[in-house]
Amino acid sequence: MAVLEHKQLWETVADQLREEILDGRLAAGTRLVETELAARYGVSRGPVRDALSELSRVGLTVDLPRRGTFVSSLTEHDLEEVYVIRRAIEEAAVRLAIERAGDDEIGALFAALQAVEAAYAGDDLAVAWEADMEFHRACSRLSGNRRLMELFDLLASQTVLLMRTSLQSHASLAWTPPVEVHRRIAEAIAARSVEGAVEAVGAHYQYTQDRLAATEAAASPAPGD
Amino acid sequence: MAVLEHKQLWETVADQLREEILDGRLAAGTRLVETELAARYGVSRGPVRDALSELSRVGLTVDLPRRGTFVSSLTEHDLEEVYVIRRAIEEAAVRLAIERAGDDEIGALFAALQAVEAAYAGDDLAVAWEADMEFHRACSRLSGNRRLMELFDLLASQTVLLMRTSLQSHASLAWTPPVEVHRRIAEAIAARSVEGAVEAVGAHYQYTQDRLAATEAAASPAPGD
DNA sequence: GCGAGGTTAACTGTTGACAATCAGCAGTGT
DNA sequence: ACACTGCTGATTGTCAACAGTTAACCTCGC
Repeated sequence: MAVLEHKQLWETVADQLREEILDGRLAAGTRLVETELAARYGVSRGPVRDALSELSRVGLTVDLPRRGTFVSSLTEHDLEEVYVIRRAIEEAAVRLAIERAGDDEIGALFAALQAVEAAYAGDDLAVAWEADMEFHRACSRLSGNRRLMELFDLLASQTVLLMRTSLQSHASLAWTPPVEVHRRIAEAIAARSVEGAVEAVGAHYQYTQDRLAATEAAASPAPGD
Repeated sequence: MAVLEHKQLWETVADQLREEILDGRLAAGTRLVETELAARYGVSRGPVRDALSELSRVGLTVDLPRRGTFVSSLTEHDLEEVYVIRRAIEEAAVRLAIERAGDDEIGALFAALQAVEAAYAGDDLAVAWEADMEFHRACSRLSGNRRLMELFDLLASQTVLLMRTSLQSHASLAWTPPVEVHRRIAEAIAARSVEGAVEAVGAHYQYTQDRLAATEAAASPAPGD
């Protein structure tokens, strides 16, 4: 059982803020004033500063020295940057997974896969994306590389932020749920096929990127409303 | 011309500490006490905490909550983790470089390459590694992906730390300077050969990893002195 | 002599106050 | 009317002090 460890104040504050940002309650571009937050959460400015620093580290906020910190407003260009890196490290992750993960660990991956398929069958996109992320997180976990996992989490949080905001701006993106691409990844890993797995990851990102580019393109010529 | 911007105190402190850590003046495992550092640098504990937080972010120190922060003592296993990620993102970097970098930018890469070759011809390994890093930094810069560059810098600092400490423990690693592997990378990019460049990067990391594994193996059976 | 429990010193987490800086606005001159 | 200068309120960067926790030491009982 996990040793109960005192959460530091800034962690609680960071958790709260992260949730509000990803929920969309704190819109992109919103200025986060330290004294306000301190008052709201009933702590002093110190822990708030630490929390904001953490959020900036993972890319959910940006910190302009002596001017304040603001909720990140990520663009299509940012998404492109994130996806290039995610693809690179996830290909590396599946390579490692195949050579070192046990069958039991791979079983966990399939559990995550089923959750994804179930979630996309439902109608709550936010939930589906959460499951989607969890699948990829499981992939990176199979690598056994802690730095890789932490890096993926960092990039994942930015991805989620961008998804949520794009969900808000143009409410429905017409698409076929990306379940097939995920299944291909899991099965290639289970089959211990390095080539197949790397290609499957590539296909996944190609698919996702194309899809997002299409929705962006469909939305951006008509930015009104 | 660059707008002159006030460096914050914690940046100065972080710079100083980073230098001392990489110089080896602060050995791995050393405890960094906030009050001591505050007194030494003539600032309060606030900026010192921020500086330590930054160093932990890039992996030069580790932060144990309520116990203090210590200079990282990186192991062979850490190196393995770092190199897996570096290889993955550097392969992605050269792919991007080939498709978007102009000939002038690639010229800068060759300038860095010449610096590497000159440095390895000299006898100061620390200087040579610095040039080596700068070459890879130039590579990542060619990608035009800011996140990728920052990520590389983060991993680079850990690499340098490990190199320096390994230099201290077993003073000389017998090797042939890795100039050829770097040249292959630069030339493949200049020739706009994606396949060649990716393979060259792979060869570089294979070479470096083998070399380090060999020196570690040679040192670890006889850990005394 | 050796281990368990209590005690103390040192250090980190947190707080509230002070000083420096920035963005916006009014006022002035052209 | 417009641009520029000097204020003003708000906000961040920094500081010094308090409180809680950790780790080491020291004593006591076996």
